[in-house]
Amino acid sequence: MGHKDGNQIRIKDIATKAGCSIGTVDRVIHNRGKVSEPVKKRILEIIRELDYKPNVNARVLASKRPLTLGILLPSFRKGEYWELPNLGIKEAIERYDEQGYKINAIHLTYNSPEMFYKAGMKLLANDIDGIIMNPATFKESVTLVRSFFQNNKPFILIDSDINGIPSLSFIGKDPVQSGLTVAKLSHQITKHIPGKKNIWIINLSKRKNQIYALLARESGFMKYFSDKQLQNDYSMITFDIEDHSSQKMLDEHIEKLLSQGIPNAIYVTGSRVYKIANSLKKLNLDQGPLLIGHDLIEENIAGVKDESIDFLIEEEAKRQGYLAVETMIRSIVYKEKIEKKQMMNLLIYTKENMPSYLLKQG
Amino acid sequence: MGHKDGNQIRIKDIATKAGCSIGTVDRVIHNRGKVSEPVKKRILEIIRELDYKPNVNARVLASKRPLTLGILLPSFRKGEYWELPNLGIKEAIERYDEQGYKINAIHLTYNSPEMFYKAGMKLLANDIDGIIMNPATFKESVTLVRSFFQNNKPFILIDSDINGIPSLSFIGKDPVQSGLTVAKLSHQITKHIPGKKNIWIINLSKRKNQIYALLARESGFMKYFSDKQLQNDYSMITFDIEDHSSQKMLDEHIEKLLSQGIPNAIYVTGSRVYKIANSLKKLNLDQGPLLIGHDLIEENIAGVKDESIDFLIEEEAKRQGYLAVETMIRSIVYKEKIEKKQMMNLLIYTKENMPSYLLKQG
DNA sequence: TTGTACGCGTTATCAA
DNA sequence: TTGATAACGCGTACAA
Repeated sequence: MGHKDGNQIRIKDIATKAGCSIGTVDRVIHNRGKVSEPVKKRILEIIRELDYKPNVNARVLASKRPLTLGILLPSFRKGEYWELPNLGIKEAIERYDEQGYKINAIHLTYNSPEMFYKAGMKLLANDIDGIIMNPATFKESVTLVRSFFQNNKPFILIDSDINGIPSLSFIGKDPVQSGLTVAKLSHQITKHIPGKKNIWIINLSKRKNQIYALLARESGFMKYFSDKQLQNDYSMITFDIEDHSSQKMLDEHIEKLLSQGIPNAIYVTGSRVYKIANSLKKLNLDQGPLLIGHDLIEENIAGVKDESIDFLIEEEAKRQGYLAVETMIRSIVYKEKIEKKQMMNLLIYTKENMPSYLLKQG
Repeated sequence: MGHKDGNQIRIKDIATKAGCSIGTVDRVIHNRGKVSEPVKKRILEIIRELDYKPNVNARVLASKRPLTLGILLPSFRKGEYWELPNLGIKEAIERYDEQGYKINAIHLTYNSPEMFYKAGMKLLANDIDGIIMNPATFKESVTLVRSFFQNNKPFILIDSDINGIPSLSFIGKDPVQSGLTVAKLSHQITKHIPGKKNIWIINLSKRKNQIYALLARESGFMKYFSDKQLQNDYSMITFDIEDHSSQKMLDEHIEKLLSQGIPNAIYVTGSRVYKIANSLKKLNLDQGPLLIGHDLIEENIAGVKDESIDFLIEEEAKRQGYLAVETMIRSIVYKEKIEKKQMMNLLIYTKENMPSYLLKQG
């Protein structure tokens, strides 16, 4: 007796057991105060004891208050990496919207640490339930996050983590593992080439040293070869190309590098392998060195399609965004306990296993 | 006016517009009859016109009728392939259960075409809303499905499709694409070996010719090499090993085959690469030929972990089961239109990109 | 500080 | 063949 069958514990059941009304129970669940300490304690105890799980359907149905999320991500143009997490966020919001959740999102973007910090503070000024963000730099992130914390705003870090920051959850990748995987492929594919093998690592980035993921991929890559003691069979050279804005200049740059000799494999650590593929095409070397890069952006997919890029690694960029929204809802609405780290899978794509809906786009 | 803001169209709005009560609207939505033709027509029209989308939360909250699913899959032991789709089904049911859906599942398994047919008919005898099944053989599937059709029971095919069968949806893989992908890896990794390369294709199956997926993978594999006109560089041999129940006998069998010469690569088309890996280990050949197989079953994962297996391909076996349940609910409860084919991604796993939660199990 | 009562959109029962 | 109405579990305004 007590509550009805189907062993659904309801607020009413808690109220009965606690000898109070559902109004009081509701107040402690949403801690809106106005409940005497002993009663509050007792109710919380009963909730734990009965393992009360709110009925999400009833909750969403009755609730009128919209959920407001702050989104703080790097700015991007169409076809660039950050379009993917954004797409995932959009899809999640649409999906939950269809489910009857009212979700507002305040999107802000940044392209410098200063903008990042300012935008973060601006989010705080709005009445926001939680924040989904990619941390720009260590220093700014730490100070910003301190404000979030003081204002009791939960935040999720996506794509890259900052150690020791008390986020609700980190949703992202392990770039060292990425590097290891690319190394495995590179090694397997080149190992039967006679003599000493040459591999290039190319970083196309204006500020490689500020982007942890690129460094970590590179070090994962190197780690593989040193762990396997392949130093005598392989020689690696790293090229940091800061200015890749003009394809023509890049072509010339690559051509000059190649005049010293053609490597057996090239690993591009950023998301812009397609630029290197283009340069190689112009030199009729697209069937030459093994070319491996990252991320399912449109131009890379096209490169895989025409086989100017051999392999692409991706860490479910879109799903990161989707999960971030879902995690926020799970935490705020469902009050679920959230895993501190949600690591994405590391997917290997080549022409043959590229999903057809991606190939057809091109 | 008319309906309230937030442009949520409610049954009430339809009723107002049609000049009838919500009871009548409800009857046409669930076509329980007892509505005069002209009224029904008018209501359906308004529903289309207003693009009415039922509020899922209210629906689940108010609904008392449980959803009963029939599950008809091959029998399996722990650690075998079919454990994975089953796991997905279980997870989906649990998850929807938490969401307040009441779901009953009647699980039946088969290990022969006759049992398959009988179990299918048995499902029909129960009061079932829909069926999730893997078709055993063409003949039995066709006759069984005819009964499903006549009794107006929707069914979903998972893992393998049967052409021309009017299923609600097919959820599964493209085995030809699998074969192509394995071929790509095999080719890339062996292409620099001097001279003519030897590749073995091993089918560990009692009835290979009845299992379309195995044949299709093999033909996809061959297709890659013939499309690229690599016949002069590669020679392939296929071995069908029907009896692999005893590892010891298999070891001897493999040893005998190897006495003729060691291949450069071995592709095992079923889900039991680990058995071949074990045989190779005993001959101290686990670092020998490239070994590629399918599916994330426990013993295969262990093989990848100790590098006796180089690559595993998998087609999201678990997700197939999950999606099947989800699709049933989308169709029956949400009345959504369902895609006729839902193709899984084709994932490539090697030691370096194996998710840590899988590696830790071993 | 506490309790009551209405509304959310749908299902389903019962009376007309 | 119809329409009115009580649930479903929760949020919340308002009365006590």
